[in-house]
Parts: sequence; C-alpha cells; structure tokens
Amino acid sequence: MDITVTEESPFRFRIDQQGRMSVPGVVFASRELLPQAVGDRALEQVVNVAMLPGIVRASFAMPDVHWGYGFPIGGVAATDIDAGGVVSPGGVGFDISCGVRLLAADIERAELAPLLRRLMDVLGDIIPRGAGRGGLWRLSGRAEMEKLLTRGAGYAVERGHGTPRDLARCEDRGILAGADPSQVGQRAVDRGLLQVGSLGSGNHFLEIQAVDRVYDPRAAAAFGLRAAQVCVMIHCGSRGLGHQVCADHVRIMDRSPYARAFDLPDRQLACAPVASPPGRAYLGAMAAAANYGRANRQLLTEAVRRTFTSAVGVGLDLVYDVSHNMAKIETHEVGGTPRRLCVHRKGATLALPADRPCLSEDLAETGHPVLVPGTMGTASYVMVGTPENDAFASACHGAGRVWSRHQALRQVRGQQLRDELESRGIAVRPSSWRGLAEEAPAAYKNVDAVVAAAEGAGLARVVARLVPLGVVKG
DNA sequence: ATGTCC
Repeated sequence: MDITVTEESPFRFRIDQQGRMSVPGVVFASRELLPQAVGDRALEQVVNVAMLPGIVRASFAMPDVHWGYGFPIGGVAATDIDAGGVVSPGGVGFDISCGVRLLAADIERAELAPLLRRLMDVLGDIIPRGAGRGGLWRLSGRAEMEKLLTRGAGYAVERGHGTPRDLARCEDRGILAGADPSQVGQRAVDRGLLQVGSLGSGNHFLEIQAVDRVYDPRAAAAFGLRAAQVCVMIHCGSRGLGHQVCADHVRIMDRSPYARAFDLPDRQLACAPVASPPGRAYLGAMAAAANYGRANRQLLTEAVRRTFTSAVGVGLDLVYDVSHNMAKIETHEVGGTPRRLCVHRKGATLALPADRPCLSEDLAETGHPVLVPGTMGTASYVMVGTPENDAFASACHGAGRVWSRHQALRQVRGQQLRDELESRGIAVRPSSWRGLAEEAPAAYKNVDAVVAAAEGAGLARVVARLVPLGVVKG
C-alpha cells in the first residue's frame, strides 16, 4: 500500500481521509523518523485504525510508532462511546498496562559509584525475570487474585509493600476503577498466580540511572528530581495474565456478531461497542489486568527499596507510575462539545498537563510526569504534559523498534553487546543472551530524536534526561 | 509482549 503523508507543520504529518477512513491520520515525527523512512509498514495500520466505528478527530501515531498487532505500537485512537464507538483489545496490546515507574534515591551518582557493582549483583540475584518463571509473590488462589485484580497497587500497599504516598504518585492512585475479575478467565488467573513481582522478558528492564541534565528546573523540583541524582526505572507489565486476557477477549469479539457487521480491513482490529456486552466484558477484564500490572510494579519497587536500604543505605521515593498500554474512558472536547470517549493508547503514554481534572493534588500545578524509557545503553527521559496536545493528552512511550527481533538476532551477539556496555561503564545483568541481543540499541530508533520530535510537535515538554548506570534485563 | 503454537 502506498500512503501519502503531507507535512502540516514541523513534526506533524497528515494522511488525508480517503476510502473507508472516518478521520484522517496524523503522524507526529521528523522526516527521518517516519515509518516509511525506517522501512516499517505502521502507517498502513494508522490508516486501518481510521476506519474504526466511532473514531473521532484522527488516528494518531507518536514519533516512536512501529508495526504491531492490528494497531500500530505508538498509536492513539479515541472513539465516541455515545455514538456507538468501539473498544478493541488490539488497540491496547497484549501487555495490558505495560508501563514505567521511576524512583528517586537521595544519593548522587559519584557517591553510588563504589557501591554500584555490589548493588547490581544483589538486584541481579533477587529480581525475578525472563519468560515464564516465578515472581516475588505466590498468590494463594483465585480469591486472593480477585482482591489484587480489584485493588491493584493498593492491595500490595495493604499487605505492607509500600506506603500511601506511593499510591499518590501512581496514575489512578494505583487502582484502575471498573475492574471485573469475573471476566478474567481461569487460564489467565492460573498464569498470573506465580508471576506477581516479576519483570518478564523482551524490552522490560529495571535500570539504575542518573539524572544527566535538567531542562525544566521547576517541574523537576516538583517531581523530586535534581542533577546527578540516582534513580531507578522499572519497565514491566501484566505478564501472562494480561496476555491471556487479551487473547481471550480478541477471540470473544472475533466470534461476536460485530466482527461481521463492521467488516474491518484486518481481523486483528476485532472490536465491539463500548456499551455492548463484549465491550463491557473486555473493559472489566482489561482494568483487572491493569491492576495486576500496577501491583507487579509496586512489589518490584519494594524489593528494590530493601536492596537500596541494605546495600546503599538510602530510601527511594516514587516519582511516578504510568501505563502506556491502556484504554481509558475519558471526557474530551470534540468539535466544541465534551464527549465521553474510549481512548486507546498502545505504546503511548498518558501526558496530563497542569490544571486538568483527575490530576493528583501535588502535580496539579505542574502536570503529570511522562516517563519515556530508552533502550539499553541509551538515555531515558522525563517529560511533562502540555495543554496544546491534541492527541487526547498522549505522548511517545520509548524509542520504538526499527529491526524485528529476528533481524536483531542476525546482527548482534549478546555476549559482545554485554562487553560493549560494560566497557562504557554500564553494568549488565541479563536473563538470556538471546534476549539481550534482541534488545540491542541498534534495533531501536534514536530516543533523543524521538523525544525531540515529541517536544517539537507539542505533545510534551522535556524535564530531565537520565542515563543508565546498570541494567537488570528481563 | 507471550509457558515466542491449543
């Protein structure tokens, strides 16, 4: 498929509405970052998403967009619930509530340096990771799982793993409303029982980082960040439970009457009206899986805190926890009137600006942190939401792949990559050589360019740049 | 992303 993109303004490209598209496509990128320029077919998916029943404004793509299941990763699509708008599991992705959490330590990188190796050894020993395998917790059964699926990070805190202050710095206070554990199948529950408190694999990681540069001192101070400070970034999701929820509900929707009625260009866009039984069932199960992801990050936080206390002698404050694979019911103005929308963000981070409702109190004047993880050996960014964002308060979520995992394996040796990173002073604790090779920095876009494009497009503003000191790889 | 195929 040949797709024409027109540069509307710097860092903003339009795909004109045509054929069965209900809205145009909008791609935030530089010319160099456009999917076509990096050999990726994601824009075909941007066009397909523009055909979703009830979609409003545009089918959006962030600067890190790349090919995904049905919907592109780095895509944002909002549907009008009261106009028959749909929800689609493919618009959230298989790793429901995959997201990032940033913790700040009260120590500078120079002070940590002599302790880093020992710290990394302990973290490498205690952080569960890799495909399958166990987690920090072992749930007693379905009854306990349902508490966790309903109360999310709040359940971990109730059980003594964290503080109420942690919850104040989580999106939705760590507990997504509307969870319906009865819509989470037994197989999903069984897969999740032994994985609470684990990183998983793929691009998931736990990194020790240092603040390299502060761009916005006021916002950085509000977030609790300062130059040279040591931080911990945790990137993980809802493991096998979220994966199974997605698979189960894709199947339900694919077999529902809506699949035929909508006649969509790709079966992977399987969807149903938000207000329909399959739509409500998915959203209830998705919220439950989201709470699993949040509890997962909360438990990993406590494990890292214990390690920092014993190995370094300092505590860790939660800066923020935000998901980048979610569908949320939100109210936004469309065409001058407030509409209830189902906003799908798949590989796109919620980027709330100042003075918006549902901000946590201490962030109301600043806006919420937007956490953008880079790849191994490259920078990560903290940004903040901006009022001019017209992609329903969404921003990029990372660097974005340019090589498939298969391509990366052909190009990169895991051991060699480890040696290169170690020679640059970055301590690496991998779970498999293969997994490490698949996640090589060369397999990704340049995160600095992605963030510059996001800022240039007005999606979010840069607050601080972080650099890696050590990475525990999933 | 994922007990990388039910």
